Amino acid sequence: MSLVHDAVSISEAAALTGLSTHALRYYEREGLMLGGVDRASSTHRRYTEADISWVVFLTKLRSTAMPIAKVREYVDLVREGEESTSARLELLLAHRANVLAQLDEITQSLAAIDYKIATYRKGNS
Amino acid sequence: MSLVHDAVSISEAAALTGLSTHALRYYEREGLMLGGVDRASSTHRRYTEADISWVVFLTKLRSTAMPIAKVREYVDLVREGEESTSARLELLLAHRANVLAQLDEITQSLAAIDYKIATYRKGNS
DNA sequence: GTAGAACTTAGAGTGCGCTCTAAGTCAAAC
DNA sequence: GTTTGACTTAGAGCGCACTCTAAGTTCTAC
Repeated sequence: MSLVHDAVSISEAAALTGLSTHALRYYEREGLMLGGVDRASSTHRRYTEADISWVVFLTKLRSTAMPIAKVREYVDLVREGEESTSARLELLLAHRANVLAQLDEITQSLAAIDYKIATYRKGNS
Repeated sequence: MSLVHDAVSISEAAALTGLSTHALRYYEREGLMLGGVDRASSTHRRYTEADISWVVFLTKLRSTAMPIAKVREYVDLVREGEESTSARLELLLAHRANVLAQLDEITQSLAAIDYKIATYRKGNS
């Protein structure tokens, strides 16, 4: 706990987001942190609640296989403010289609794996 | 079409499996092809129907994020024959659990993305 | 039989997303 | 005020899964 309400160290941010401290610095270097991270009272990073929420959302994009470069594109749009809302919507809708395709492919592969599992259970080959 | 029924060239195999010819040679080098691929009447590879089906199944494992090393483990068990059936079943069941976890994570991320999409549609931030 | 396309090998190169290192600075506890 | 551990930077290194290159061989069509 620090004097600044809810601003946490990089290792606490790592624990909260599931990323490594290395990855958090990497994301910042790559320009994914909107306004950059505060350095309250020192050179040390202090992550606010908003920073954490933001990183958590980024991990949702990443866990659905959005490449870092595309994430940065999205972040740049957010930085542009109100006027980019429709562009952001478009980007997320396009990504949504990718995610549905992923779910479909994985589900089909799962069916093939389940089929194989069933053959092993029946003792056939 | 060749004299040998259903044995196709590497580029045809690539077209049939969705892999590149480079990837097909790579898989063979990595020992993923069970008995190796025939070289009927030349140094050129000839993929049988069974080879193609096998590669297709491997792509199911790969598309569900099984690392090549784990795929090789599975292939090695298949090579051992009957006696490894229960080990193969175990491996596939463990992988199945990973796949379900993936589906779960992606589905949750999709929900977060859909939520964001909804806020853009409502014109809120 | 010859041109051109497709194939062969071994091995180097690539892109991605971190991950680690080194050398140093800062903070918290005692 | 000193130790201990967390933090800082810039930049190198890594693991994965291909992907590409080069130099040469073979197949197919004419």
